[in-house]
Amino acid sequence: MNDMKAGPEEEWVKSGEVRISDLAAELGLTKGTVSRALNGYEDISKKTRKRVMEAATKRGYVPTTQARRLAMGLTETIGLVLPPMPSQPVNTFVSEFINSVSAALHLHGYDLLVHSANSEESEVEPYRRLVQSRKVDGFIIFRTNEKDPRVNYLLNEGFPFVTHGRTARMAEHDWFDIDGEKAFRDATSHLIKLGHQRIGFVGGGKEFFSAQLRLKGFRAMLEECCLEKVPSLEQPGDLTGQGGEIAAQNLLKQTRPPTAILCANDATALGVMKAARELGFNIPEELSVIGYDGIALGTYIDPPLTTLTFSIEESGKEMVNLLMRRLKNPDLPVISKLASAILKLRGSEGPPSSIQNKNMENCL
Amino acid sequence: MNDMKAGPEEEWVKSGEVRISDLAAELGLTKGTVSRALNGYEDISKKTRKRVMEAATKRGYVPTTQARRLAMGLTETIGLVLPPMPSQPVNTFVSEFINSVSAALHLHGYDLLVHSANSEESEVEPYRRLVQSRKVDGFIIFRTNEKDPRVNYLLNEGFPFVTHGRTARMAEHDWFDIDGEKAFRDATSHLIKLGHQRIGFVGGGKEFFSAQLRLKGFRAMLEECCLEKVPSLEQPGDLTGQGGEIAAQNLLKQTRPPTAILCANDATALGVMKAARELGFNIPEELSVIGYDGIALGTYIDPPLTTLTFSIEESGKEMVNLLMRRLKNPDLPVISKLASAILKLRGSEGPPSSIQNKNMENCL
DNA sequence: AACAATACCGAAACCGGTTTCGAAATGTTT
DNA sequence: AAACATTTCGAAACCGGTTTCGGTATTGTT
Repeated sequence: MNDMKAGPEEEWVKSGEVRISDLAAELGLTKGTVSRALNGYEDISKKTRKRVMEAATKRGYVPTTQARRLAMGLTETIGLVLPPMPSQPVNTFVSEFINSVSAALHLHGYDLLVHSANSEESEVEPYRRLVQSRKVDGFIIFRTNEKDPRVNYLLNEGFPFVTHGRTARMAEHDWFDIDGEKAFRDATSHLIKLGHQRIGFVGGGKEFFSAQLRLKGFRAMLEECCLEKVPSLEQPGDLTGQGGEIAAQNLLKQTRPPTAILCANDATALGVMKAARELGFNIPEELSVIGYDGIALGTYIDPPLTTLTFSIEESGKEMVNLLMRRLKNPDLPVISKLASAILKLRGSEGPPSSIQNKNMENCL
Repeated sequence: MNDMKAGPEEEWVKSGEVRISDLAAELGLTKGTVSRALNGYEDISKKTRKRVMEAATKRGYVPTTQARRLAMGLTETIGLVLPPMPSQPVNTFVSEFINSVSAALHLHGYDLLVHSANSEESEVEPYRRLVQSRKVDGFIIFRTNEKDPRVNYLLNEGFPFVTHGRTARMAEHDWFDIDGEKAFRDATSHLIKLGHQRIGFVGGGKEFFSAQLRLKGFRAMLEECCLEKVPSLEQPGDLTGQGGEIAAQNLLKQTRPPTAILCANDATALGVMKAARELGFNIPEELSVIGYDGIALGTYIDPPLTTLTFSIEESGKEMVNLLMRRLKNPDLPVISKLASAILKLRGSEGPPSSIQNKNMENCL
């Protein structure tokens, strides 16, 4: 029945029943002394310390977290508020991110409190509640907007946080981000080298700063390669599959459709591919598609989706590092970390069917 | 700069700075009285209660959660331990599930503590830590195994929890589950009605109870329709895309390959579809594929994946209800809730190319 | 007007720890 | 051996709330 490994010398005791006062009484000490002995204070003799620690492990004493945290005036908890789930959550980013953040926090003795955002109330409301009730010491924020009310609120409040993604006020807070500009320069360059000259772009909403940066990288590389910027080839999107479908229709129904489409994320790319199929475009022969995110799912579609990918685990770890630094010393100057994405070729891109590189020579 | 909506009559005060003792002093009361006034005790006059509540809102008093919880002897927190992430997380279930659980818990004033499992240590270790340090009042467990060490530990400990999925000891604990058996009976029936007679099945590991139940439903419907059970058409899997690929190869390279394959989940189905494409099988003309999970991604592949789907939001809500009931009264008899999945036809299944229903008439 | 009953609030213990301060015990120096 | 240092621990305050208990002040009854 009891398949627990109980200690060899002791009968099984239900855990969590022994308090520090019990230990103290048993040892003939005060709880203050026991506490200091367990926490490595220097004013405890080696003999008593040993006695205390042995008794603690023998009795299976584990301090009650709530009490310790109240006494120490900190929560050792970090908050993460899930943005309202889009109706089509195609992305596994969230769960992987939570996983990595949680693991990294654990190394520092911190817990992760995950809160869901009620779409009916203001975006900052959950943050306000968590701050006011003092449930967390800091926040991990992701999917930032350029003008981000959450960032505004927390900055105003002087409350510690780190963002995944830059904001308009990035000079005032710690952040971690992927260099999406460089990533899209790389991807664009890759397509151009394959011979593409009419390259479409499906972005995210204007509010998503990171999506804007990806567009910037796309434009920069076009210019660098002397390709003209065609406004109609830049379509807005919303980072969802549906948005990708609509944008792709707008692109592919043009008289001179692009031979390649760069997408602000993989969900968008999947929508683009779907619309392309329905319009009779073969991928990659007649249309190259590249996404961004590196979702594992891209491997299982036909053709597998070429994408820009980065390590979510590293993201989580770095963000936690930034946040821990901030908590230890709130007055340190803000710092940031930029990681790079890599282009993962999987098959949804290739040379255009009819290579017309008349313009190429003009430039070099 | 300050774009917060401050109260109309008061200047902005940094939140979380006023304690109950401050309020008490300001009102000329003791903190005990203030506490009782705010918590609706009957032995407080309407006048003072009103006075207290007005002062509280005016000063923006919010009780410090840690202190309240310590005094009341509960954590108002539920733990959710993420199983070690498979290398290919194709599923958005986790993030949606976390979202719905968190939202449901919030309605009861509970928080969600998400912990990640370190794959190097025992599966129960995170649970043990959370129990011993008294960080949570109960657990939400998902992806159960038939013999589940987490369940064994918590049952032995007498610690409250609810599982998503049944276990060998399901009579001893509250659980919520999807009726996978019925779901797969439905799906199998659907395929048979379309004319399929050789139907393959790719399962999950033997340790996943739910996957076993799906197999059971598949077999039951075969028998009900007088179709012979062909052992070679039942392939083991591991609920990943890769497992699906391997299983599909085993199925499709047989001399008489199945005309339809039922998969224990969508990830598996994606792997099956990939392998089928590579082996030259057209879907759905030459091979029907049905998955289970209803991931949004299934919409964006070609053809869209027919799947069995259920409401993750409802799952989370129901599980939280079960858990709250248990916390309020630990001695209540165990209860369970079985929800049903529905077959979502999207296009990856159809009648077999060569219908040979000679056996059908024998049975009816 | 005297008494009992009730309404209302203060005092204090408590939750389970941490941390400061000072005193006792021990050790060292002259 | 006296004076001074140092080691080691107890006592008590504290973190910020909740809850029990008992004592006035007030009201209701005769």
